[in-house]
Amino acid sequence: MKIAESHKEECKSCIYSSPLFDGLDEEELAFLAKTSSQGFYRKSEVIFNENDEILRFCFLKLGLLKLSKKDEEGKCHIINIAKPNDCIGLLSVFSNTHYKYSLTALEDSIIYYVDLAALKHVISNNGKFGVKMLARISEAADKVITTTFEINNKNLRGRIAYILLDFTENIYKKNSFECPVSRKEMGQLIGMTTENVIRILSEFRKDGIIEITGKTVKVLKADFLHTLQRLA
Amino acid sequence: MKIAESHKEECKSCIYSSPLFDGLDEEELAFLAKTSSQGFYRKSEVIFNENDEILRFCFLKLGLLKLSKKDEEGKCHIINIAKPNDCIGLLSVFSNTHYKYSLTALEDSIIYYVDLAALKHVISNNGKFGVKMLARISEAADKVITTTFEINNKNLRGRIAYILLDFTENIYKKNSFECPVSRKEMGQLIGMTTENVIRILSEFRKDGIIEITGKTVKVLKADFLHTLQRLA
DNA sequence: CGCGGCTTTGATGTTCATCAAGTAAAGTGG
DNA sequence: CCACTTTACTTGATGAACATCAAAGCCGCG
Repeated sequence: MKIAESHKEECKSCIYSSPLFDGLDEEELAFLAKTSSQGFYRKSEVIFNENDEILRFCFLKLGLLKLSKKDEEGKCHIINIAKPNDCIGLLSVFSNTHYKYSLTALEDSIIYYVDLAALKHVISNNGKFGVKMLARISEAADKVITTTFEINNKNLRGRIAYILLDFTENIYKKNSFECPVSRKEMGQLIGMTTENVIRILSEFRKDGIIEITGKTVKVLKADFLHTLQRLA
Repeated sequence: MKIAESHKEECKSCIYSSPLFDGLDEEELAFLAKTSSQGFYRKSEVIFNENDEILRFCFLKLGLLKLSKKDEEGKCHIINIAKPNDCIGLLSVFSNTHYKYSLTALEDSIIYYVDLAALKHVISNNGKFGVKMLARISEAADKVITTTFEINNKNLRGRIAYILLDFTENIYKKNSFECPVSRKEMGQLIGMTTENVIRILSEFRKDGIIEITGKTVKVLKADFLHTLQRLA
């Protein structure tokens, strides 16, 4: 795992350098660092499962994650995708003893763990930092609520357009990317069947809107996707 | 407005008595009380609108509210219903300068306002209180995410069953209640057309599962609704 | 080499939105 | 207070969008 190895040395100082911990003094950082650790996960490895006990607060340094949840019938739904510095790991951390969601790596990823009790202790003694955390958690929640809302109001073509644009514009910031999710996962993410994901991707390919080569997806007509997304 | 009048005198002390402000000392409470105010809203009055500037933090003392949002086509969707002590007003308050949702009274309601800057100031100086606020916001966000998730995974009959059970079991805690939402609003809340809300309510009525008399809804066979809700 | 999961395409069926049309209720202005 | 207008409610008929089912090729993995 190349990525992980190359980061191993600098990792001791990661807590010190992360923007998440801006505003903490030396002593506070050292206190958190004492209880912190890191994990390296390969694509498709599970970081935590729904109903696991919450002992640590985790955040993503490098990679890509999916936050998912099973419905009553056991069918999996992807709630959101998290990229580095998204504070998706914050959801339900402060209000529950057990996770309500599962977290899985979509790409090789590096996760930082901080003991939750230690974090709470630091916040207790540093209210300004608490206000920042409030902003972070608020942002993470808004992101989940907003994307769910937007996806729900679109038809199938609009949903595929939305997710393709999300990958090119927000996640990878280039019009060609290695698709981190299978067709099945894409369906779980935007609430449609695998079959229809495939059908519509093929349609887009035939219409020259995208190009697919193995796992690589290239968006040729972003404007078109924007239009589709809007009126769907 | 009877309810409001009867509460007017005791309201000065409301900040002191609300569980939301547990753990604050006299001085802090007095500081917040200085910038706080209250509002009385009749059914269907707007508390704030999407895109309004966020200047105050608000919470519901008495009544019932709906949190809603317009989609690209201007169609309204209800994100959640808030009852007293739900901290729905917390969403996006700490991460945005403008509201992402609208808040409207479903019943005559009493709202407390606290100046947001003052609240942040108190949190800055009292981290323990900050941790409590983190729990509250986390809970509010989880509630929205969870209910949206659950509603999305049901068919129309299951959705109606879900919302009827939510009213009887969580909101009013009795099997007969004055329905606070119109058929149209019910549709906006659970993502279906007004026509289908009516059709399925009629069906439930004909099947003897519920009884409808004007605005009053009475659940006769809760077990049946539970079953419907599950396998839908 | 063979098994299971992922992918693809086509045919079929169901669920639900839309359209239409009419009644009841509630708010508005003279 | 009554005519008028608008908004809410209700039922039925139609069609479109989407899920489900089926079947076959593909790829990676033990």
